[in-house]
Amino acid sequence: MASSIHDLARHLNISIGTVSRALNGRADVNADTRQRVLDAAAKLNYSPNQSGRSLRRGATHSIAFMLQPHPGDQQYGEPFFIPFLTGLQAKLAESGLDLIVVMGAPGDYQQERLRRVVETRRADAVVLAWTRREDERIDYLTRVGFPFATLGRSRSGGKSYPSLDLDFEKAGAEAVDRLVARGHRRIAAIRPSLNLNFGYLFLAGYRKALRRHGIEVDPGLIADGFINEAGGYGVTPQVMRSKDPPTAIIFNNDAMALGGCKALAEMGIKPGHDIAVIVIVDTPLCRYFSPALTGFRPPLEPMGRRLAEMLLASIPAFAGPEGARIIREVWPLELIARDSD
Amino acid sequence: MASSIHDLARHLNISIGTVSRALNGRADVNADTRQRVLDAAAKLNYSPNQSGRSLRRGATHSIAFMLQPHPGDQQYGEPFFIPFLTGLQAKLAESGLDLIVVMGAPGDYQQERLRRVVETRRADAVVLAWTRREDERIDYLTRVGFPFATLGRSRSGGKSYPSLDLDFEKAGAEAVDRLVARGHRRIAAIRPSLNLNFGYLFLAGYRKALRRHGIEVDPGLIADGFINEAGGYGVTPQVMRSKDPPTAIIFNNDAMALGGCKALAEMGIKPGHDIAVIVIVDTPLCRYFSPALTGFRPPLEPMGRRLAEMLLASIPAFAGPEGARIIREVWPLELIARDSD
DNA sequence: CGTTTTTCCGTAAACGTTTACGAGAACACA
DNA sequence: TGTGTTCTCGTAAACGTTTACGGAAAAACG
Repeated sequence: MASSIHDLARHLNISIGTVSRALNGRADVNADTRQRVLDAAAKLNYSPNQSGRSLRRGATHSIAFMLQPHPGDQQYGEPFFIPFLTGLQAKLAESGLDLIVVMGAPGDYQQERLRRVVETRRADAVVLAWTRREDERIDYLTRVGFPFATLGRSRSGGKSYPSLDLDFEKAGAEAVDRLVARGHRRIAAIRPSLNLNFGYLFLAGYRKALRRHGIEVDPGLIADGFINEAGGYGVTPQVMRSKDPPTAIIFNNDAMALGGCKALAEMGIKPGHDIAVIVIVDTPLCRYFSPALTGFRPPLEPMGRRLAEMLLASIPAFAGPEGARIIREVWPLELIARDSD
Repeated sequence: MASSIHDLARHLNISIGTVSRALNGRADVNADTRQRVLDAAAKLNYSPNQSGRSLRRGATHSIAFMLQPHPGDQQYGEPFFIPFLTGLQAKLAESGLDLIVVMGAPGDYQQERLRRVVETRRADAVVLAWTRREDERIDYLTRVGFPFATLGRSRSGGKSYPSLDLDFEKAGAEAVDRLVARGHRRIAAIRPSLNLNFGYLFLAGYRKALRRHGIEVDPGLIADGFINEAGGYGVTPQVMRSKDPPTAIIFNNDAMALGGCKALAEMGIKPGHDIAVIVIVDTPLCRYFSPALTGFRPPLEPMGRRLAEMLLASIPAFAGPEGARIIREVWPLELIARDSD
């Protein structure tokens, strides 16, 4: 059924060594025989057995991305990742690498699955997302010396790995600036629980900007919830029930904003009219919601491509002649003004 | 760095054969030595090299799911799949199988990536989604005899593979019934372009129900668009500009409904008030939208688990003593009545 | 005690690659 | 003609497993 290198060799009456060399484009093979091998490979529909190749090479030539459903009800998570993965996969494919996405079980935060990928040597490197402020996955990977890169920063692991992040701190501050310029003084911030780093960064920017404007930070206007619709829905009434309610809310996430707007609607409060709403991470949902939500758009597909480059550059085996180097980048978020603030 | 079976053997002063047999739980190994091997494995942090194992066994013990971004602008696609994959992965893990998700490039409809997975023997079977009415992927897989299962039906490939689908036809009819019972006669249907089978099935149910109620099917009330927000946004005005506009719209998809509602809002038409809206595939988006959209909820996580079972049952190597059998199921969709109709 | 059976383990081949090594042939050069 | 170089290819080992086979030791049985 599946043709191997032996089949080719037998078919052409040459040795398997020569076939392999021809296929791999090595110099010490006659141009004529190489062509015959290539032709035969096409004819017999040969393609190399990954297991055999990986075993011999000691490398799988594939990169794993850990996709993690979050705990909470109804996990419809992360449309966010699709364009990122598209970019990642496109760039990896250019270097002949495969991208595989590994699903974790909800809740265990990937530790078990990550160990499995690393220990069974299923991939040569891994890409992590949803970085936390202190991230045990990063600790683990640095400890065992497994190559990886992260979408998002963390305090764990020092500067030993490539990372690409968005400037949530600046976005948080910019959102506050914008709202203050429009006359708001009571501004709420709603972010995901779990100590996801982007929630932390966002809040840092929010706080800093408020102080800069001479506005006291009111803990009653800051709330955490699950990073989904239910979370936003559940937590928004909390801040609205403050004795001096906010006139504006910044949501960290589109799903939380959707849930929050639902809660507001049920309280008879109209976003964009009775209250200003800004979303930090914009998605098509924000654009097509009514009112269209002002937000900061992440260039996800380019980010995927870039992180692939950065990861490859950090691995000696894949880095070009200039040698391995660790690159860390923080990209700006661009505000898309719409109708909700 | 990575310890192999040879390391264990050397460490314990026994042969690698015995180590392997002990690890794999074979009968012909002394209980005492087995325990010693297990202890040593834990101590040396041994875990088997996947490539070596796959090469020898001729099986990878992993299942691939093809995740495909659709063509169109901004691909944020498919929160839909996360809970499905969660269920799939959970069930596969129970049998010691790994789930890997393979990303395709947008546009090529997976053919290239699929071939790659199959030919390099990266997985023992594959799970397909977004089945089309005539599906070249299914033709290909049946032709080469590679095991697979599909989420969704297709006319391709006969009954040679397990499939699990939702009863979109019945849902389409039920939506029409419900709207007619509420006095509607002009009912539009908006579904994805591409010949995705669920769009076809939905429309079949819609047509049948209309006829049953003695309502003529008006082609001007049926429209296709990209299966995302932009698609719904673009196509909804078309049906509304009909000389006898609809009083109700059934959307095939939540993202299309979101875009459609945006278009309606811009025309000054309020869903749930001026026009009835029903969504066939419900997601949290529908629940938290204002007005909350009536829709049919798919039990995604159980579907993932079930399809895993069905796939395993169809593969001789994995099927139990009762032998391989092909199971095909169509599950009902449950209507969740909300405020939009 | 002799024979048979059982228990346990070592040996070695095999899975499909890649690659270091060496050798034969052709060629160049003196 | 002798020596050295270049081209091209075959041989065989290696990657980490699993497993068929056989054999030694122990146990069972008469």
